Amino acid sequence: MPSRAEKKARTRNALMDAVLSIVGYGANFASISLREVAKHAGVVPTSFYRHFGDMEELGLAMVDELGLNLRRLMRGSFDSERPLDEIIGRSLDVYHQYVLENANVVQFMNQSRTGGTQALQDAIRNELGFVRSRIASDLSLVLPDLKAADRDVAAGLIVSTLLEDTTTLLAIPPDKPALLQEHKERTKREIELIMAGAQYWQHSDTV
Amino acid sequence: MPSRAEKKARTRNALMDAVLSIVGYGANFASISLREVAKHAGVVPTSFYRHFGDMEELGLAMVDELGLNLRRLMRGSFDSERPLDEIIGRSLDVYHQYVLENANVVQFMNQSRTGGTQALQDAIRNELGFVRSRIASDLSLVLPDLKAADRDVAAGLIVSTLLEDTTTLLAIPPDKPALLQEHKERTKREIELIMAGAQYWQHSDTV
DNA sequence: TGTACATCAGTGAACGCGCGTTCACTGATGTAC
DNA sequence: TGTACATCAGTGAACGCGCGTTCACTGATGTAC
Repeated sequence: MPSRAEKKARTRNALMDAVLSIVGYGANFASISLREVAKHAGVVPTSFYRHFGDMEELGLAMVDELGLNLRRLMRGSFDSERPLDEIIGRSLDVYHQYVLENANVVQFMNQSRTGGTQALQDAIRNELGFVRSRIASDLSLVLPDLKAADRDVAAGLIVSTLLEDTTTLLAIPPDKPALLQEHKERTKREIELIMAGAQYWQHSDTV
Repeated sequence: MPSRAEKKARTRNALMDAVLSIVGYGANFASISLREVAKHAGVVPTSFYRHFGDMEELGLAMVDELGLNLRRLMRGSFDSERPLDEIIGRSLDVYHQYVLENANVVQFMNQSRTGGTQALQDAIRNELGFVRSRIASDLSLVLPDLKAADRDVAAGLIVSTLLEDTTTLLAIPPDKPALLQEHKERTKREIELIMAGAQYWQHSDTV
């Protein structure tokens, strides 16, 4: 039989999963009630307080989990010997797969990034800052002669583009694979345009 | 004395302004109540129904107004004879001024774009699609040899970048002009990178 | 190993409150003659 | 121009409901001896 600590952790996870499934039904985290979450988690509303002081604390815990996800996602490095085109394609495939498999948590992040409380927005901004700097450092492998500040600008653009495209991606009905394919190609073209600009800068700087 | 229709229009505007000021206090449109809006507008809750069937209808009306704003903003054309650098700088100045002067409506759009009901998200997406195609057609003046599909990709990137930067811009405390200046320069650099990529494509296509 | 006590995740009743929506109404504005 | 009637934006009372939060509690798990 599970220990008390294990059971507590399970309820905690059930509360977070409840938020995700409610978000999956189209709700906005900002307007989900504590009672609704407790009910979905199969627990009485008062139990909620054994885990979180309020909904915002739950949201922040979810951002922490998301951060772990993102770090895991970016742990593997790509083979910088391959052609750039292939590196982009593979990286986007990994990202798209992650988004589709974790649609609800991505949706939560995307909502709260602009519509959460200040603390929630700051926490998400912080995680995305990590992603950006990780991408910037990856860029040094493929564009070694680009100035660090310019790499950072390019990395910021890549993150912005992925975030915007994620919104579009989540809006595509699952039964329209053609739209999905079209969307993926468009995203790839966008990243290629950014990389083309960065390469152009690299050359004009080194000349 | 004002006519009945004028008075009605005034109340309608008061309701929309009420939403904007509540959003200005940091609230999310998705969690603002009908009663709260009526109270802020100085009207009894039942009066609300003389103007809108529910909060979503109010939100859609606000998106319509926003659309008019955006069209007005883009009405003036730029002088395509000036250097590209200057065109970008001027356009960004106009945009930044608009965002700062209409912070609340921009905040509303930014929240609802990812966190509103489906109808609200669709309406906003539609307005932004208009902006993108307008930018794409403007791009044909400065990059006449770029393929139409590529112009569209570049325009999409510009819109994404502006939207992301708007989120950041709205998060800058008004008493930190140095951060604001830094942000503006970063945005300019981002747009320049996109344009550099587009120019690069244009050349390699025409070669 | 067995017993006595402590911990604490989850329970269930209760509270006051703001919510969206209904209804019949009032009285100023608008219209017909 | 004056009168009689219609329209309709805004009112105020009322409703049932779900909300966040409090409180004293229960009983399984954990700990000390």
